Amino acid sequence: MKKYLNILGKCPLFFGIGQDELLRMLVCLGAKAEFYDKKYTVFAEGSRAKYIGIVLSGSVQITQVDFYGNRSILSVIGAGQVFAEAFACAEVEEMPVSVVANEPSEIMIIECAHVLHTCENRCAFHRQLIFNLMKDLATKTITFHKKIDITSKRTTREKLMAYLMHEAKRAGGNSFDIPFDRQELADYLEVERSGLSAEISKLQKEGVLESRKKHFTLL
Amino acid sequence: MKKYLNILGKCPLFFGIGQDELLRMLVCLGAKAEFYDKKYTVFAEGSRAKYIGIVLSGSVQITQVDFYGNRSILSVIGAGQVFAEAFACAEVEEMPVSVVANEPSEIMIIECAHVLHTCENRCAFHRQLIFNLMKDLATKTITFHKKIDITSKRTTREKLMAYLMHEAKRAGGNSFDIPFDRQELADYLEVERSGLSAEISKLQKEGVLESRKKHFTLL
DNA sequence: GAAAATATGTTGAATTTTCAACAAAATGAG
DNA sequence: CTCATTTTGTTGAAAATTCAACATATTTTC
Repeated sequence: MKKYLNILGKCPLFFGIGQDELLRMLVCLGAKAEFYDKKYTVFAEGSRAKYIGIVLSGSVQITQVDFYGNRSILSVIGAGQVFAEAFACAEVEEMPVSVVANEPSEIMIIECAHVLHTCENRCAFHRQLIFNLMKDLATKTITFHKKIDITSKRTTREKLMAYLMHEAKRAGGNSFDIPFDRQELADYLEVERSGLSAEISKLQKEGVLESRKKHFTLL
Repeated sequence: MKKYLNILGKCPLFFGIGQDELLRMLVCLGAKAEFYDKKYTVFAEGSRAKYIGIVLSGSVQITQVDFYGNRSILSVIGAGQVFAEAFACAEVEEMPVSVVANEPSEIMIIECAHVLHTCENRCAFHRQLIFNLMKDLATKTITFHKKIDITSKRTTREKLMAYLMHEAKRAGGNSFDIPFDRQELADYLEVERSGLSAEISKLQKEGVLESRKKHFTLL
């Protein structure tokens, strides 16, 4: 587990917990690390929601597929971030979403019950862990506010621009990479891929932005 | 505060806490109750996010208004439910949404810091309170999954039907009331009011549903 | 490096939504 | 009860999206 200490130190779940303490804690929590190739499913829709996931390297997508086969991407979780914690904490029976590796990724899996209920060894920092989990859950809610802010726009152009503004703000500049290819961006914005491509072309001709694959620059 | 004990007993935030203990706790938390008339603002977008709200009677809407004045309704919070907890727990500077009374409502307001940090009197059930708050936050995240599941549909008809299915499931039957008038339902589904009215008419003519104001029956 | 597979861009037709304007119905005030 | 206000339903035109089909890049595989 030692090789993961660096990335875990950046994980909001372990904020304020020292490396030595963290190592002991991981044992106590029964943490396991697993490797997933691109497009492999980490948690499947419908499976029991008992585990919290942490991305050690790479990234995963949280996706939903409706009755007609339309995919909707709810969010992308990058290295150091936590996923599936809401379902585990809310104690829902089945996962309402799937978690799929976005690229070759290492994933740490922890049984949620181990986090919520203090173990017999009474880890000193358990209280901190629970506090961190709470802040993480609150932050997740706000992530969804962002997505709703974007997808509540009525046109493809408005959705795209709202999304790019958010990304620019996050990147701290007008030039940045997005974690989506065109189809995925369409599935995140809840629009048609072809219409999205057309809109990107139009915005480039208008001189509003430049885009080459996953790299965008707002002008 | 005694008159609120009944409804507070149903609030997920106070699950597992007895009435006597709850009364003491409310003092300790500095809880205040306030009355709001319909359409009055409980928390305004842009204000400091320090407080957790609990609906004692009536209901409130969580709304967002974009640059062009389009309102989007994120959720409706009914009696016994908690709101604004995510922003307070995530320690965001400004509220990204407004909270508006949906009808004449009594609201309890608690400073979030009082919940997160154990008070000097060391309330015995503080641990339970924090645990409850965590589960509440997790449940909120899932509420947003539901909304995204609905609004990710591409047509007004599909959005409406997805919404009504959810409501029927919640009501445990095919006949139920919704907490929205037509304009509000449109703002929740992220569609045009006129288009929504037309779609409801069409579905009635097709014999798929019956609707009179806020009451719907799926056939 | 060539072939195959995947991703992206382009287009026109069909569908759907939005917008604006107005009619009808329901609600509220006095 | 009546008038004023608000809500809901209806409609047609304009705008936008979806869909399907194909052209063009780009990436992957052998």
